[in-house]
Amino acid sequence: MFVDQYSDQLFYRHKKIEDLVKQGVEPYGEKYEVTHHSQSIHAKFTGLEGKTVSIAGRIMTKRGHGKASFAHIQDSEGRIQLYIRQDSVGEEKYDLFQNLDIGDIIGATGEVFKTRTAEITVNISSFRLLSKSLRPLPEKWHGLKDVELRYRQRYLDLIVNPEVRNVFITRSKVIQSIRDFLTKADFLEVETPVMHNVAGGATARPFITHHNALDLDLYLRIATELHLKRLVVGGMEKVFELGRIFRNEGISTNHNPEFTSVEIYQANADYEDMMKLTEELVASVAQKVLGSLKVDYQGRELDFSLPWPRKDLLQVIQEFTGVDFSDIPDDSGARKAALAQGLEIEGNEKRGEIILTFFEKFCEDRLWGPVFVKDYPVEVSPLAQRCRYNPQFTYRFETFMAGKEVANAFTELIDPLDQRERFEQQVKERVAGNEEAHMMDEDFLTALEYGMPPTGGLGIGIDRIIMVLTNSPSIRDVILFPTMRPK
RNA sequence: GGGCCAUUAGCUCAGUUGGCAGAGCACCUGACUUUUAAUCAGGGUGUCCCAGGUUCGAAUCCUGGAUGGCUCACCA
Repeated sequence: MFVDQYSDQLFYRHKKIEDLVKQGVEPYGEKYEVTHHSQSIHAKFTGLEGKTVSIAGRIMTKRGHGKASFAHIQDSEGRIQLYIRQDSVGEEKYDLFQNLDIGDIIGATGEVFKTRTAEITVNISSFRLLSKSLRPLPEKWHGLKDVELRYRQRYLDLIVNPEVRNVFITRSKVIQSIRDFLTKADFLEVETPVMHNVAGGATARPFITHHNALDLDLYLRIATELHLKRLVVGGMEKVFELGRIFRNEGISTNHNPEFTSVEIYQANADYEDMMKLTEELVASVAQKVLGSLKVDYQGRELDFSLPWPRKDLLQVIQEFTGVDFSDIPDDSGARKAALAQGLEIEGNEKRGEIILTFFEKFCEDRLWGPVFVKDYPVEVSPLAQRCRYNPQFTYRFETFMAGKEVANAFTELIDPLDQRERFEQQVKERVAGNEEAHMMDEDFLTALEYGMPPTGGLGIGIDRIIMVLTNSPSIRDVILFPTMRPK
C-alpha cells in the first residue's frame, strides 16, 4: 500500500476512499442534476424560500453539532450554507456526511430556508459524493499567500482566493468587450499563423521551433503585424487579430514571454485615427466592464475620459530632461547629450536611438497618462511612415498608462522601396550583433509591391490594459499560468 | 546576468545569545440537533529548501547550489 510516504492527512484520505468503496459508495461519481447555483439562491431567496433546489460544489467549511451539521459549499458563483440533520437523511447517510472532508465535491438537494442567524441555507434531504479530494486545501482564513504556489497551482489560488477569480472574470469581459467593440465597428476578426518563417513586426528575439516533416526551423510570432498588413493588401480594409504572441526576453512584473495582443488595421486611415480608436476603445471597455471611466491603480487615479492628451516625443523629453533634440541635428551631438546625462555610449549610436533611450530612461515610467506620445525617430520605427514635416521622424505613437506602454501604432509604411531600405538597415544592425533587429522579409515586400492602401495600424497589450483595469501590480496576476522555471 | 530578501507541519506564520521543533487553522479520537473563524476534552503529524563546513552541539553561523519575490541590467 501507500502508507509510509504519505503525510498523515494524505494517509487518512486514501484510507477514507478504501472505506467508502467498502461501503459501496463511489468516490468519483456521475454528474449531479443541478438546478441552482449559490448566488442565484441568495438573490432569489424570496421566491425560493421553502422550495427544493439541487446544487453542487466543493465543501469549504464544515461544522458538526452531533446529529446535525452545517457546511458551506462553493460553486462557480460563490458559496452557500448547507444544513443537514440525521433525522432528515437517515443515520447511514448522516455518518457518510460527517466523514466528508473539506475539499470534497458533493451534490445536494433540499429546501431553501433562513437560519435563526438569518443566513440563507439549504436544508439537505439528500446528497451524493461527486469527487473525493485527496489533498487538504490551503487554510480557510488566510488563504494561499505563497506566490510561487499561487502561480504554479493556480487552481488552488482560484479555490481559496475569491478575488483572483474576479480578476480573471474581468479579463474575460475585457477581451469580450474589445471583440464586441471592433466587430460592431465592422472590423473583421482573422487568424494568421503563429509559426513564422521570418519573425517580424516587432523588435524582439523570437522562440525557435522545428517542423519535422519539412525539416524546417520556424519562429513563434513576435507580432501579428506583417500578416495583417498582407490582408490589407488583399483588400480586407478593416481587420484585427486578438491572440498570443511570444518574445524570448526577460521576465518582469511587466513582461511575460507569452502574452496577448490585439492588432488592428484600417485602410484609408492614419495614426490620428488610431489615436481616436485607442481612446474610444479603452474608454468603452472601462465603462462597460467597470462601469466607470476612472479607476484606481495602486493608490492613484487613472481617468480615461476623452480626449486623452497628445504630446510630441521631443516635447516630453524636453519636459523631463531639459534636453531639446530639435536643437541637436546629428548623431555625434546626440551622443554628447547622452554622455552629459550619464548614459553609457558605445560610439556608434544613431540620433534616433539616443532619443528613444532618453525617452525610455528618463520619461516613460513617469508618464501616468493615459497619454499619447507621438512622432518617433525613423531609426527605431522601421515599419512606420516618415513624417512629411521631417523624414527623420515617423507617424508613430505609443500610449502610456501608469508608466507602462500599453499601445503602439503608426501610419503604416506602404512604400515598398522605403520599406526595403528600412529592412536593409535593420539587417545591417542584425549583422552587427543586434539580435532584436528585423530580418529581411522578401515575402512581405512582394506584398507591398502590389500596392497597399494608406493604412493606420494599432497594437494594444491586452495584459497590461487588464493590469490597469484590475489594479494588478504584476503581469503574472492577470495571466492564469505565468511562465515559471520547472521546479 | 548583478544586488537585496524569502524558503520551518497540508496552509498561514513564530522560533530569543548556537542548547530537546512551536502556534493557529487543517487533520485524528470522543461529546454536542440552527452553527458560522461553532464550542468542549484529548492527540503534533516535520528531509527546518538542498549539499558541504565551523562547533561538544546548527532551523540559527560560514561556503556553494535550487526555487521564488522585489530591483537594476536586458527587453519597445
